[in-house]
Amino acid sequence: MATIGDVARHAGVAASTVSYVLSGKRSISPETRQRVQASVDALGYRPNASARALASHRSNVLALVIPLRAGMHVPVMMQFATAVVTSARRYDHDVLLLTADEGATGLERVQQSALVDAVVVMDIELHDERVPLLRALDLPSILIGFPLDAEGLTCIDLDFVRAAELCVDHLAGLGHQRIGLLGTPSAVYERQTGFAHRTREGFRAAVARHGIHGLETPCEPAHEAVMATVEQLLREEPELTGLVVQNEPIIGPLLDVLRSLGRRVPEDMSVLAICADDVAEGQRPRLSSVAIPAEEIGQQAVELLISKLDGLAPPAGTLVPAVLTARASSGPAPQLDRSTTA
Amino acid sequence: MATIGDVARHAGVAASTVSYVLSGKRSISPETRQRVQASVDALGYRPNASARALASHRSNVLALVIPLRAGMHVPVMMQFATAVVTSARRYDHDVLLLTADEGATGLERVQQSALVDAVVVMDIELHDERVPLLRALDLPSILIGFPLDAEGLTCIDLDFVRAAELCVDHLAGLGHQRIGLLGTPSAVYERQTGFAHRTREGFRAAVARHGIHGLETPCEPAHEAVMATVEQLLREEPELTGLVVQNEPIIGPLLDVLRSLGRRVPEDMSVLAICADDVAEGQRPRLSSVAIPAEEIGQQAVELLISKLDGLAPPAGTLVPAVLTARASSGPAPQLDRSTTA
DNA sequence: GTTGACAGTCGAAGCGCTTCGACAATACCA
DNA sequence: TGGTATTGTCGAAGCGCTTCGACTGTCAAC
Repeated sequence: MATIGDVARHAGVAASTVSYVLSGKRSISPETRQRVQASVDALGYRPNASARALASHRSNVLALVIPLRAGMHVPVMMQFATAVVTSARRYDHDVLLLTADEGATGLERVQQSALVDAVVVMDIELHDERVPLLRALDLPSILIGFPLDAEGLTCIDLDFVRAAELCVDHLAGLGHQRIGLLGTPSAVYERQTGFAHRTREGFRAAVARHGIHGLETPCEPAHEAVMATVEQLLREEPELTGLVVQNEPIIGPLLDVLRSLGRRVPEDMSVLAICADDVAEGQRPRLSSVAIPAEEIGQQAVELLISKLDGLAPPAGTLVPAVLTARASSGPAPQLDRSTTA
Repeated sequence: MATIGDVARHAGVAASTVSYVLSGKRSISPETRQRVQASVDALGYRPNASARALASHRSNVLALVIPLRAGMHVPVMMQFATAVVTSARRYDHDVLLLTADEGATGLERVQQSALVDAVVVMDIELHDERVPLLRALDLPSILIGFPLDAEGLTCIDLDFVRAAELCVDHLAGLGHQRIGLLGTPSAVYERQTGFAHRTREGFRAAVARHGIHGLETPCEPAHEAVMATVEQLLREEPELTGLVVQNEPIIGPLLDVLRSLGRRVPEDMSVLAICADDVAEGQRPRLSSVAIPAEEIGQQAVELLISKLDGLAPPAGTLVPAVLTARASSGPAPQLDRSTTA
């Protein structure tokens, strides 16, 4: 493997000159630059990452902490992860994978051994144990998700409060009076995961504002659980005509269940999902939805982190605006028999 | 951040002695060892990863190439990835995430920059473009999956041929005469992904051996596609009584479709799945299945890799034995009306 | 009582890079 | 025309660690 010294010799310059050609940190004459570049190409030179990191105090590696916790929907996480890796590469960084079960320890470890320059943390809880550590740790970080107290931290996430509000507004606008929020598995609420809580908040606030009736329930990702939950919802509120779903894996089962209960979508029941666009598009009928722009969020997360590494002070909190796309699964509230005969 | 020099000074020894205490590569007197250890603890010393890597030519980082290709089932991949990360940590290694779309380039890059010591590659095709590179690249590697020509490479995977055979044997043993293989999305076959091909091979061989009738079809992961595919299968072979499924995301929809077609499982139709055990357990009825032991495979992959790094020559190919667990979804072949009235 | 062998420790070299200060050589201004 | 910037390059130091050879004692063996 060629070293910077080999390149220097080949080009007839000093090693430092090669370094400056590569980094662009000092001006180099065009002739020299070209000669060096030619030598780099000829020798297939690639700087040694460790040596570079040792000398420059920069490893050009980001850590990504991914959650492996009960109730989280894996494909969405992977979308985040992929976006992070892809974006990192654009800024010439690599990504080290940390599982959440190494927890706070893992963060300390990679920081103290200078393995990584910065860290992206996913799946933030309202009272996340990693938050105080992150504040203390002198390791640039970005959280995908907001803890309750985000003081001193940089966070980004979809505006889930607004997402829920948009759904409720949409349904209320269509005349629905009784709607339900079919949420994540209860484990996710119990952990006080930020996005689930905020969605619920937004739902409650919007329902109250519209003066309509809103039910909420968690839901486990199994066909039977969906059936049971929907039946329970309809028992509590037989005149339910709208459903907001924040739970990707149950979307398919939910539509089946409604079908088997003889409730047509959207004629008898409007369904709105908070999920990735392709998932919404893939259902029959195509679901009206608020998209979870995983790619955009992952990308922005990396950009924020890179700007931090460049010594800038990016905004502490970034809420990606929620956007509702009306498709085929939501329509005007049905005229209930009761209301016409009453 | 404390350096090895700080520790040495604190303990009153040479830096090299500290190094030897930490690595155990030379014998150290118990007193010295303890004194050094105490200093390490007192100062909270953690070796600098770059310096260590530079001096020792070992980064203690493995690369994991994960596929993000059409038709792959994400949760299973994540299980592999998690197992790899967790196992790697047990051997004091970290894991760098490479997306498959950086392809061969990415492998070359991390090797030439000495970022990683070895690499785990997932989602291997029969004629994988990375295989020749891997052979040439002087970078210890392990493939999860077998290319057609595995010469010179170390591979591990579930024995999918045997998995399919077990399924067919099981159904044939129950008297089924006409069975189908509901496979992965066609993109996976078109790429000639190893596991899908080998399952098909095993299915064909076993069906021939038993002298029974076997149909095969790919299937896309959408409710309608499942419906269409099953209908097509039943049109071609109305007396189909057994189904082998290798396609996790369609399992739920498949059971729905069979229900809606009035085919009871297992009375009218036996269903066998090749999928993770928890998925099989989570269905109603609980599915008879051949498990995909992602955790075990990921772990073994790391162990093989570590042994390679230790200069050993592990077996070139490891086939993890397939195990069939009979649950509630498979039963004796129904006596068809035709056969009783004929 | 000498000789080896071995355990335990040290110092120095070196891994491959970045970066700082120095130094020509050239350009620019009055 | 001299003095001051500016540009382009070099050499050396140093990042924090591992590892090699060398050195000093001890102890067993003869």
